[in-house]
Amino acid sequence: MRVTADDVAKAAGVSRAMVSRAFTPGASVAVRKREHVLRVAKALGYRPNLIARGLTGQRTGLVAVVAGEISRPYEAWLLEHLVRVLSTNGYQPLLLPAFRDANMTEMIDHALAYQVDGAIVAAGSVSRDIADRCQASGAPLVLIGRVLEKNGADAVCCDNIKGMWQLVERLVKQGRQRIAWLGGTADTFSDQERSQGVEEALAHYGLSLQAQRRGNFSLSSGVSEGLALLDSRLSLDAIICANDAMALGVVEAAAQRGIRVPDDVAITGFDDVPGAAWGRCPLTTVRNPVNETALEALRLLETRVQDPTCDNQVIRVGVTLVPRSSG
Amino acid sequence: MRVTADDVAKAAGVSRAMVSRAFTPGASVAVRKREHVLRVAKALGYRPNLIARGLTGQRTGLVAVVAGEISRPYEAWLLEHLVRVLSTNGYQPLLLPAFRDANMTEMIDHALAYQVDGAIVAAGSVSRDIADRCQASGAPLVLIGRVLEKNGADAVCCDNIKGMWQLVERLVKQGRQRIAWLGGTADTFSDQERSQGVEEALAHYGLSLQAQRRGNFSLSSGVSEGLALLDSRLSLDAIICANDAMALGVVEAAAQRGIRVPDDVAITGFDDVPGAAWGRCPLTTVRNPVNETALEALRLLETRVQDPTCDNQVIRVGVTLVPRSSG
DNA sequence: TGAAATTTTGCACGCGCGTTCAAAAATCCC
DNA sequence: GGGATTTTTGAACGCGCGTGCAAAATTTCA
Repeated sequence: MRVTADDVAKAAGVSRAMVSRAFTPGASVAVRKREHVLRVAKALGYRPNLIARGLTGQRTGLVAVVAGEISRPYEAWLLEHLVRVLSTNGYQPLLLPAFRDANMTEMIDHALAYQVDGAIVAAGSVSRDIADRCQASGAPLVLIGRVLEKNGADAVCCDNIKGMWQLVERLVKQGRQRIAWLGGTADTFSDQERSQGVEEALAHYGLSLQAQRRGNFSLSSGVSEGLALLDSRLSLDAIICANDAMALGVVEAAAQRGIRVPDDVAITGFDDVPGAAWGRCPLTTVRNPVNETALEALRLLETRVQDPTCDNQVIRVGVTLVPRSSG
Repeated sequence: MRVTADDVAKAAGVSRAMVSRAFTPGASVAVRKREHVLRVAKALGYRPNLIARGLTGQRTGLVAVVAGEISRPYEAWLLEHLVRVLSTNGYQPLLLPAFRDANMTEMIDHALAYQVDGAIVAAGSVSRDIADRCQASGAPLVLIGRVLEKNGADAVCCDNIKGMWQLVERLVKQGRQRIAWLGGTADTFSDQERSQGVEEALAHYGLSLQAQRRGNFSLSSGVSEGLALLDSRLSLDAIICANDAMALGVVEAAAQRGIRVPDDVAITGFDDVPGAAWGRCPLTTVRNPVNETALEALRLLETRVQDPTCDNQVIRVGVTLVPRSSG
């Protein structure tokens, strides 16, 4: 049924080793013979069995990708870039969904059992355990959007703090002073750094937050928390949100209350996901360079494959302010 | 470095075959001995190498998943369910992104070389070629959201036509008569069936489309095409869109023109993606049951693995009208 | 207690491939 | 043209695992 290198060898009248060599770029094979073998192989529909190849060799070409809730815009956007970068560089992404109630330990072990060349983890939580397991099994690990305490793993992460400084600077220069913060899920690195950035920047301008609330990075939580903020009697003139989805929710909340954006209140997001520019009020936000992030993640992975003992690196990719009409 | 079954055997004082049996559920092994082996294995951090296992056995546990543009809400939503279903059933999804300019032929061949147990294709286009390649290599194939002409592959697809009938029925009963159609990318199966459903249903009520335009399933195309429809002097009272994203775009367009929804014009979507219920105007739409779709896709795959020669099946999953405030 | 029936175990093989090593073929130089 | 050197080739091995088969160990029954 399945055509193996032996079949090709027989059909081409050479030894099996010959076939293997014909498919190995650097191997020393007579040009004529290689062509002949490749022709026969193609005619028979032969392709080297990557599973068998992975058994002997050091590489399988498989990379585990741990993604958060894919149906969220940012995760999907990042995943798209990650998968594309891996794919076009000859890797095959093994997708592990980090959904709620998922047994991540079991899942990562399962992936590791496939002898993945490495793992890229883009899910906010449960990273510590995963890091340990990867390290124990010797699989290179790269974290995205999160750096581990005491430098426990390679990571690439955007400059959350700088991004928030830029946002705050813009708002302050617009004369806004009564600013509120809408944070995301509490145990995430993004929430921590972004909120820290906001507070630092405000302090620098002699200001402080008028209110703080917390959503879960979803649009719907943006709506409900946004309503709560707007309904309070704080006469806010700006709401800084931890991500775009919540900012869009707050825009919606403002519309429901007849509050003008950005005249009455400015609303800002973070990430600049596709879709932040659309909708009723194009979002002023900070661009999170996911493509560069994906590229750097792969680079870190390959660096560590080459030298598993090198020091952990943390790459900070740059962000840019994207001023639009919401603030 | 890596701990193999031999290491465990040595440490446990048994033969390697013993170790293998201890990890094989159905095998006949003394209970005491199995426990002993498993204990030693755990202590050593041993897990069977799934690559090696896949080499001999008929199954690898790998399933290729071809997804369209992941950053679009519907694709992401479907992918999330697919991956979750596969994952929780012991399969490992190999994600192939069908981005523009991707060499799908090369990518699918590459995945096939990993001896995947099957492929699930959820990307609108380029399915014919993929189907041929899968069949040639004997890998079961399941299409989602598309059925091939002359029944060329197993497929699961929602009942587009019925969904559109329900939508049209609702609009007509509201007294709407000047109805326009905003279609999606031309060569997609969804666009064809949905547009067919609208026309059939309208004809049944003695009506016909007042206008037709075509976007590309994206929100931005919904905005631009929506503006075009609304700016025409057709005094439309309903716009039926081929998916939710475009419908949201049309809602936005209506807002820009100060046209009230649904009082002046009704706007409907399709899929009921998360997010269709949020935003300025919760969408009247048709629920596309992605979870059931994912489940059925896996079922078809497993059915075909068991009997590769059985007739191709096309599962039509049911849809339900979701009336909200947009129409 | 001894032989027969029944587990339980270990040996050996093969999955499809890359790769080492020595033999064979081709090339070279004088 | 013959011997030395280089290139090309093919047989054999191992990667880590599952499994068929026969030997060994255990249990059963009289």
